Amino acid sequence: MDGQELISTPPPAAPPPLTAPFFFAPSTTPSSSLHPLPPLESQIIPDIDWVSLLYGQALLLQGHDESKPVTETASSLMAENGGCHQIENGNQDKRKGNRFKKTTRPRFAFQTRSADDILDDGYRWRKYGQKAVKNSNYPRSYYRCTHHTCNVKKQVQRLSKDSSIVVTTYEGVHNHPCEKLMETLTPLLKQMQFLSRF
DNA sequence: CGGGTTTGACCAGCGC
DNA sequence: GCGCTGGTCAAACCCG
Repeated sequence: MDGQELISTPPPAAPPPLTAPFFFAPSTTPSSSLHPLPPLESQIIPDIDWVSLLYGQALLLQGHDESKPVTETASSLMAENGGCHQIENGNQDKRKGNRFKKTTRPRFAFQTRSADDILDDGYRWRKYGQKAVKNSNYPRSYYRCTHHTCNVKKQVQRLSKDSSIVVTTYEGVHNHPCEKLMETLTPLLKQMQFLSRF
């Protein structure tokens, strides 16, 4: 996410927020500021759900209103920039037959201020379409996650009101880890945990 | 050559 | 029923 400023609503296609997202291993001695941590290797929990974790963090950092569904933000964002019906229900991508069949897939939208249309969220995306949308000077781009078993999609569009703002709408939840995120975070976490011992 | 992008065509939903 | 619109497909193309 280089040079991209998150200016509203939660980040991508992620599961519901955790109640207590936490970057560090909790102390076994609460009264002490120095955490007696086990060896580093055992602290890097291999099967941790980083996406959920980060998602929860983001919600906390942004003071997300728990009473409002994130999809509410998504619909308002899309509505003000060309419209997007059926924000709660995703579309089934079948060319014929049950295309547009209503299914319940979570959708999240957020804005970033960036010169780049593509928000580097750590996942790999393949563009499968681009359309000019009504009431917008900028086209909407359609992307699909390239992971075989993952059918998460996202739409990217610039705000016609403010061309520096990119609205990204995620549809669905990734069913695989974010490799790039893990690559980036693992050394960072090791370093942080190392420093927290002093 | 494989993977990603572009782009015109197609199709379904919706409003009138 | 018809036209408009958004979402997707898929062939052609591009690039490393």
